Amino acid sequence: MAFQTLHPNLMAVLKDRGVRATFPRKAIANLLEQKQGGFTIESLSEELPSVGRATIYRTVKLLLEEGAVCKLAMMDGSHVYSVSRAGHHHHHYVCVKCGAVKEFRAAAIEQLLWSIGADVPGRVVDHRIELYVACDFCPANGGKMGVCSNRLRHQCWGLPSE
Amino acid sequence: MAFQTLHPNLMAVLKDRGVRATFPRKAIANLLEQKQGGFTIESLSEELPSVGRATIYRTVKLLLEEGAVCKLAMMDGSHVYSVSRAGHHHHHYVCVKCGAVKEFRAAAIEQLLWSIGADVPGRVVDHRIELYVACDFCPANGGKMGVCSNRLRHQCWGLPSE
DNA sequence: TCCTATTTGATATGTTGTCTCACTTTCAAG
DNA sequence: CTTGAAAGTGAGACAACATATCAAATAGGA
Repeated sequence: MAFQTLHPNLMAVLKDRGVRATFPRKAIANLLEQKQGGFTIESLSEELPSVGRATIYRTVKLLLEEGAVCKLAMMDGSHVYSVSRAGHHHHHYVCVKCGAVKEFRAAAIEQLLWSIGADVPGRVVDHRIELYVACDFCPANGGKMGVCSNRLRHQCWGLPSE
Repeated sequence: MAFQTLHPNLMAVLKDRGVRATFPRKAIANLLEQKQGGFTIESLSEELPSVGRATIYRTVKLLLEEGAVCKLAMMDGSHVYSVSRAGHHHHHYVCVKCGAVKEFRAAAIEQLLWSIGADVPGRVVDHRIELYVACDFCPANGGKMGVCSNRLRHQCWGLPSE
């Protein structure tokens, strides 16, 4: 159900959009292509100190608009980004401890949402599904979900009231 | 599938939590009990100019912690709140034009998420599902989805790329 | 190489939410 | 009803995150 295969060429995505291949953009694209888990603007900025924050925001926004990266809302309202490795519609599960992100797809969910949408008084324009997980060994051993970067915001929640 | 029945007594919720029944809290609780759609901190602040912003944030946070209100992430990253009228687990659909919110529940979705969670390398601690809708007549006539308050952030998105 | 539109980074500004703290209010003991 | 300690409030400082501005630097075609 989960997949993490396709290795995108992010600079190509940017070029296709018609923007110039500048050094900062190449650096960001290269770095993101290596990333296995999620990342934040902050983590990018620390890994690329020579690139200005504004440029990082701008470039990530471009990639977001092109669908090459995804922006996830964490439970505390902060955001984690992830390079989109699936070419098609998908959702994410994200570790609330380390921010590691993986994609999943479940056609059954889409169908269900579609049928729910039919009952809604209006037109469904989008939806969001996120699973928040705690990969138990994450802080101790670097995580079971791919790269568990300590640069990502570390924050643990209590168990759900459910 | 959608429901909007139960009228909560928010002041009782706060009292049960052991906090004092102050004037600002009563004002906020009363106002929220009338609300049919969603609301923002900003809209509350405009409707209760005599109550300080900090108090509004604090009180909404209390109600959030008690599960009496829900906090939804909009597509642009802003937040809309809604009084929880269902006593049990539910999700929301929210109008991206006017911020009106309604609750829905679909046991089938929960079951699906549960089975997906079994495949996830870690423990699922929470999930989020949101449907973004555009109630077509919303800006023109006050909405089909309950109260369409102009005080709420007005922002329209293009159609999804999908 | 040269020229110009694009891009950049520093910084100002905006947005959203929390923190601080002197003052006010609640509420229960007396 | 008074009174006093604890809880709560509001103004504004502060913090985190994100965008806007603009002079200087760069890309890339002529």
